[in-house]
Amino acid sequence: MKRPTIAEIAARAGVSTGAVSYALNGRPGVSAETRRQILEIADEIGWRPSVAARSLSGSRAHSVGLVIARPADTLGVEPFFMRFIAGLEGELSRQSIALLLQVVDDHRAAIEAIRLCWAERRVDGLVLTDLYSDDTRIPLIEELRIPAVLVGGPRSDTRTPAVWTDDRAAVTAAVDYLVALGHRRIARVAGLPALEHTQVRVAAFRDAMLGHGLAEPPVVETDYSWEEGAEATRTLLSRRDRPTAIMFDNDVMAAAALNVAQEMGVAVPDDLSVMAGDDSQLCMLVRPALTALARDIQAYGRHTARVLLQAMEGSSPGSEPESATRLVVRGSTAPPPPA
Amino acid sequence: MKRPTIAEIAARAGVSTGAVSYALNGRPGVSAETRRQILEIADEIGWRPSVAARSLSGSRAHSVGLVIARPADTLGVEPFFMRFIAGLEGELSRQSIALLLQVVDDHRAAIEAIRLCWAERRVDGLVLTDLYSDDTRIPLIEELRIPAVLVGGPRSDTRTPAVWTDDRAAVTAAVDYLVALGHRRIARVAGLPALEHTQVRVAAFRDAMLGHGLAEPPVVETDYSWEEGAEATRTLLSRRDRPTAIMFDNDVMAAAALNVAQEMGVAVPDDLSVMAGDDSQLCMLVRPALTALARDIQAYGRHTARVLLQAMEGSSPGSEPESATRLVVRGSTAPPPPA
DNA sequence: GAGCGCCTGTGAAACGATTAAGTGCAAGGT
DNA sequence: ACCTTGCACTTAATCGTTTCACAGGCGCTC
Repeated sequence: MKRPTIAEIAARAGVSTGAVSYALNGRPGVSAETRRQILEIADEIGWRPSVAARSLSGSRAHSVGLVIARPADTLGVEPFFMRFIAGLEGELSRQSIALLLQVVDDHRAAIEAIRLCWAERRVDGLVLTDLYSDDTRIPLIEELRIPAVLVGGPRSDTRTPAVWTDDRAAVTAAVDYLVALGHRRIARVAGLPALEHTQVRVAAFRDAMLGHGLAEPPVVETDYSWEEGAEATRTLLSRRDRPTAIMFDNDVMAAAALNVAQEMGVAVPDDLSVMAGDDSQLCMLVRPALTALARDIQAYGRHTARVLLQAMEGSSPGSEPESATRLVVRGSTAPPPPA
Repeated sequence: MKRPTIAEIAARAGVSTGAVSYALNGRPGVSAETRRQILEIADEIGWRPSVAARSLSGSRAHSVGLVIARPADTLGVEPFFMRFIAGLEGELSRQSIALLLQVVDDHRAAIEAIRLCWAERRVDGLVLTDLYSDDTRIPLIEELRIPAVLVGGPRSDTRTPAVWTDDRAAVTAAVDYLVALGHRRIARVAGLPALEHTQVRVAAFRDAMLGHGLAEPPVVETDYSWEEGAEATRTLLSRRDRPTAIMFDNDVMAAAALNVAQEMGVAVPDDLSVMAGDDSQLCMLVRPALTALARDIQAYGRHTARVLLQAMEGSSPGSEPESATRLVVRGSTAPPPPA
């Protein structure tokens, strides 16, 4: 019942533990015949290296950390994380690297969690998500020289590698589509203004609108919640120059908007087009089904893992954007009503 | 820039590493004055124990594993896991225990993942979810003597501790409510039949219906997906003795049912009452909002962590149910139409 | 056949913490 | 004066693996 060690293999094979180590790690220093025999014994007694011993010796923890800083009740809503984690983990497990997950309440706790798991040498690298425009985690990981990947970059203020989706292109394409349908008054309900990607998207939205020769469009900032999404929609639909289309920064707020429109007697999509900034089953379950910006989140996670692994090996991988976001058109968008 | 070790503390304090270890772990063997000084130095240079060294010496990994076996695309849908994990992790981190997350495709891969992370001594215990009625993971963890907690138990076939919500009571209460409203023909759209809790809920449903002197009710089994939920609803609404109420095993299928009802010209809640088996924001975002069985999933996760920690300490904690599920009544349920 | 290099393998020191066993010293009892 | 007891610490083994330095032995060359 006791765990087998290389010492046991060595004893059985009649060689030293050093030889066993070389054989098991595929390094030179043992003959083919001895190697074969050692591998056979290892397999027979079901030997697996102890990560603890290996970490201690090789000073690598064989795991990476993901610290999620969000109030727990908003976490369940986001289909993003579970899919992202699935992709991440799938890629990591092929290298026998474990994923250490931490869920904390706020930014300060996240900083603490990073400090701690690094000091304890629990992780070899970190995945950083939900980047703020002036994010104190970045100087921290640079100071401690923690290999990391920024999800949502790229940023000019660091050499840490990043992965990101091309939000600018996605938002621009979405605006182009709505304008092509005939919309002229388009509003945006954005997410947390402190997040880097919110700013990118808002800027892209403004630029696209102005690029079409349209006026400075209304933008409302929210915390991504259902409640604030509904509130923002009410505000926008109460304006004298009521928009004929609204783009939301996620799917939950877009779904909330459908209810507000109904409550205010605004028909979707006849009087108002609604576009969701994330795609999930929710978009298909509400009526009308929501037109949305969809991306392959699992692939995004896999890509993130690959970049992090490279960073951990010391190379500084180039930061390239993930494959483009697609516009999935469903029932919530249509040409605007005739003026 | 190098990581501080107890040897460094020992050198600075002018004592041996053994003394430092005693001082830092609050054990007797050092004077109050020396202890104070050692703690001060440790704090000053930012010392943290290396988990690797500690694990190797103490033969404890200081982390627990959660292996989720689900096709990745269905994962994002479930708000359950992220909330559960948030609760779990919150409780574990208080004891400086990390959560190792693994996402695999199927049961076989889960077995492999468990074997591996245990053989590598990566974890001290495991959380097992999505229990099947004849689950091969249970004999496995018993054979390997892995401390574990079963989420969804209790079971007669093992002494492994379990946490669970009282599904029987919840389903019974829900049926009682619908019957009190006047419903006589109630159907159930269940989840994966192989899962233990599906069977418990279906049995409770049958018993409750028969207990009210009603006929054997229709039950349709599904895979929890939106598509199969819609399909099941279509089948049920096409029966000659069309039910006046349907209980779904999750929220996604209930939401899908709203669309099917609309498509078939069945009014909710006037002609049909719909009840969701899980509560999430989805229930509030669809129209009519869904009446649902709600539970505090984060608390469930916290409780799970506490039971697992006890099991890891060698005590065999009693298996008690989590606090009761609440029936949250919204707009999708009403008295049945007059016969 | 001496010297050289290569191949296969050994021995032992690391890695950083925990911990059982041992040591020295002072106080206290007889 | 001698023994006991307890405290405050040290010493060294231990956990399992990696890896460096080194040792034989063998074949090859000059």
